[in-house]
Amino acid sequence: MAREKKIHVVILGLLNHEDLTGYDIKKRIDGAIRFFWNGSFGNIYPALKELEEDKLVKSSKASEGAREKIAYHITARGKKSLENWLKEERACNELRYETLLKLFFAGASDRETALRNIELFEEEIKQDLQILKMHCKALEPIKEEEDHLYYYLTALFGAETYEAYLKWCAKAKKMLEQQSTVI
Amino acid sequence: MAREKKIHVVILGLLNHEDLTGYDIKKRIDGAIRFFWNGSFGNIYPALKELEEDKLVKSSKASEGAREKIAYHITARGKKSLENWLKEERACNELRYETLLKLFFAGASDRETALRNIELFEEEIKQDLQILKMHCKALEPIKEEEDHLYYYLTALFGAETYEAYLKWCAKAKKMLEQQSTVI
DNA sequence: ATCAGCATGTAAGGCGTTACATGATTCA
DNA sequence: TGAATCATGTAACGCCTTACATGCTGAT
Repeated sequence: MAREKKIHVVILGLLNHEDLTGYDIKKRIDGAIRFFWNGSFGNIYPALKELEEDKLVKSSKASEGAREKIAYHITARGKKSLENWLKEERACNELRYETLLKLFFAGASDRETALRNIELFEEEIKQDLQILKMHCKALEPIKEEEDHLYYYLTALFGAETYEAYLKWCAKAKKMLEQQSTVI
Repeated sequence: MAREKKIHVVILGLLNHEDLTGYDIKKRIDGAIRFFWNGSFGNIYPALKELEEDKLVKSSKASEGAREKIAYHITARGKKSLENWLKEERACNELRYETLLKLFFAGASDRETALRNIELFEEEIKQDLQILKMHCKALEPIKEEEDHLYYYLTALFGAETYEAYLKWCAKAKKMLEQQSTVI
């Protein structure tokens, strides 16, 4: 496990379920995973090469006609590496919300600006919450497939925290509006 | 506004309130701000130099005896730059939770591992929640100072979302335990 | 025909972290 | 006197994003 880029485990996790091309991997990440992890072509393709060098995945030409297409398959070594990561008892959980930074320093401008920034945040969250709720609904019949439960729980995490965000937005707006009429 | 490192606005925001040394800035960030933004000496000190080159801050030797100490003061240009950033109608809000990644791919290992990872997350959140609640309490009398309200709202954001996390943890653990006895 | 989407990749740069290097001061 | 904390900084590296470069395919 010389290399420990986080994108490596994302790829291994996806390949553990099914064979995929780099392009497919990007699409999967842009689907449900994007709410808690990102990936770009610029790091997926190099990562796939590194994983193959380390024999954690194996490529096979799956070209259709003249269009080149490379599907990747996880190896036994790759599965072991994935499991080792899962069993590591530490996780790096990071949140970087520029909106909160702007709120923290809002004293450098006026109340309207602070309010506006909260409203912008609220709109974004509302939209994403709809998507997350759809994910939840789609995954709710969880009895059949093992993995479904896990997918459902991550979507539920998103939906519930986003709902908490919205409640906070309402409260924050109220407080800012009250204060601005009082002063 | 040629350079747009995010640490720049953090520094400007802090200096807008009071003059500080690089070391002080680090301490401030490690206090309340760390819940939504990070900073390290390795990027604070170079950033201060860049900000001074751009005339957004001004340094002054504030050494006590032989110990060197450089305090920074925000300039009018710096204040304007900070305000421009606050008024920009876009914000980059990013969440990267390795715990969720592990849960999403938990199918590659066993239920106990999935449960364990949730428990570890829960413990961490519980500890931080206590700190956030203390911040909230300390900031609650918000009438006097303008900035207090903003500090309070960011702490409240943290406290409320962390409480939502804990509720989700309880629910997720229950579901995982139920399923493992059924199967 | 042309445009969106499929498909793979490279190059440059941004932004950050960690570890290292140095030395003063304060307190037990 | 030794450890913790104050205080500033550099170097190396990690990891990711953005932009670029290329070409095929399917639908309108």
